[in-house]
Amino acid sequence: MSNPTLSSGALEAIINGQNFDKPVLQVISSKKITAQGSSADRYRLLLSDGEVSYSHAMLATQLNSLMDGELDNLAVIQVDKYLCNTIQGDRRVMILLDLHVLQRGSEVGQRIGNPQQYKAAATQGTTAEHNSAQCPPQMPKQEGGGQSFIGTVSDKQVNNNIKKENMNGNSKGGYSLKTNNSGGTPGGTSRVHKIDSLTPYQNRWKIRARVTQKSGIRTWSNSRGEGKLFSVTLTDDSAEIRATGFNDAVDKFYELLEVNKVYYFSKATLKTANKQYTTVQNDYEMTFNPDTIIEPCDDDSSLPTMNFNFVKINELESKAPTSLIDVIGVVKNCGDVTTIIGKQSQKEITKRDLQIVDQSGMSVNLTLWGADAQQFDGSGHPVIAVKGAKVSDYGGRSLSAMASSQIIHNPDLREGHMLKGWFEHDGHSMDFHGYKNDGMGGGGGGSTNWKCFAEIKSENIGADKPEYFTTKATVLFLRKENCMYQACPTESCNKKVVDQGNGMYRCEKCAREFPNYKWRMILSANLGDYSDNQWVTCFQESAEAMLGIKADDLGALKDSNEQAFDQVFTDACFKSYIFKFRAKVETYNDESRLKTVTMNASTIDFKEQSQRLIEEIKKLQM
DNA sequence: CCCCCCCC
Repeated sequence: MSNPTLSSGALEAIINGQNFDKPVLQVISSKKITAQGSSADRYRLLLSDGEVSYSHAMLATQLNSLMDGELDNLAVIQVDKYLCNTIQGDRRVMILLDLHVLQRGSEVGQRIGNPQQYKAAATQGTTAEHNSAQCPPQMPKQEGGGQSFIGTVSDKQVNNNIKKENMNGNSKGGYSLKTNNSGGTPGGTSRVHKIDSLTPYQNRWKIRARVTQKSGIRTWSNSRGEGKLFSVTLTDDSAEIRATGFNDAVDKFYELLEVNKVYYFSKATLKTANKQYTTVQNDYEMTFNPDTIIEPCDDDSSLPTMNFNFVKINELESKAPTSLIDVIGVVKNCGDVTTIIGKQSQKEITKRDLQIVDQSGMSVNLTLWGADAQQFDGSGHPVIAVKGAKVSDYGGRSLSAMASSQIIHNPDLREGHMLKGWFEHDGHSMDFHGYKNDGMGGGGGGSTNWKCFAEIKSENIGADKPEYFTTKATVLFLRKENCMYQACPTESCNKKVVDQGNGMYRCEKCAREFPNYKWRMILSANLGDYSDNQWVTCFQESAEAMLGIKADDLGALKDSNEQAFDQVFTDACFKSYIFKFRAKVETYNDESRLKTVTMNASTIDFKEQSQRLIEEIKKLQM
């Protein structure tokens, strides 16, 4: 009986990224790979097309049963579906997704032809280099700039790329690949949807997207359970979306998904995104579920890379504390790595403070933590871009890089090149205004948003985003009814407790009963400045400052000495403070009103205020 | 289903 004819030339074509429909190949040998931390075995095959042999071929796990006997050494197979994935920059791995055996090795009995080992050098100059970990991310092309700054992916990103081991023996986790379409083209030919078309109300879709951000694996444990998760940001030319994998999905997809690589995604769950936790611009986010299919795809350089929405340093004042933002700046000062002791954990924490500046003429402190702090190289005033930095009101405004933040050193972005050029020409010799007390000598103040009550009422302020403003105002009236409540004694929990009537107090949030509680305040106050009056809400710290008494002490008076309790409120009236407010239009039952919350009430430094007023008067004279 | 990044 004659042997089947092999598809000579097929392997070279496939390795070079070309499509070869249903190649007929011979399996010269196979090797079982010990998969650490993975339930599934993986098989690596030495394939031949009669001309060349190629050892970087893997059998998709769902075909493992073929190895029970049908797919023996020297078998001739027809590969009905495959794809070719690039690892380590230039190495191409062929993954056999679907195949059938044309003739068993025991019948073939010999090598067909005289295949020579495929020379890896022949892959140079192909599309393979798109995915190199050494390459900068494919940022939008620089326009018209003559200077060439090499963009460098942050260490975090590089680590994500090089975590993928080469395939010499113990590829961990492996690719979890499934076939879901009938096309013979790698990745399928069925219609690809755009990310901006995805909604939770749609069940059949498939996107092609670049992984532009990837978190580490994190574990959690709370009253609702425990587990592990990771998240990625997926980007195509229409939009970006965040996707999260929990527990099994971590095992299945974490290793597969590499930063800057392109994949097909389908059959994941879509839900409404909580924008509080991300700067990814999408109303929805994706959760990987047991049906989710992720297939590597040849890079498509038309897909954009990371999407930033940079906030200028002088605009940070308008951003709410704890919100996440994207920022880019020149590292003017790079602090040393220091350690502190965490309040809760009592563990040593590594940090590094950077002072970053931009063309706005302002500087802000940016704190890096842990490995980000240790690895950061601040020499030569690099540009740093951070996607998803947390805004803090410490020192006026400051920034903190989160574990989920993506930190990019000298990003190959237009904004980055412009900043670098600006700093070398002008910025290096400029004096920068810091947010107050930014601790790095940036100069003082100048960034306070002074506004009076009449202005915030008239200017349509807080309609779409909160307005932070400062005014000098006087306490006109305090509503003492229901101004305080019994709260959960847990340090980080301020939830109201329910008196069980037996000496115990139950916190629903913590799902626990406590023998004690702490007093928390929500004080409604009517304040007046020179222009108008305004009802505002004062929480714990500002209420304590205005009343001149700690909430727990006031709570004790409430139960023991009503007259003294009332006197606290009487005494607190007609005192003036410098108030910081957050004002936002909120709508209840079709009725909109400007909700104003006191962020801070501080005693007046009359010398400072007088100087400020003198400056204001001078401005009027000009 | 997470949503935590600490300190001054």
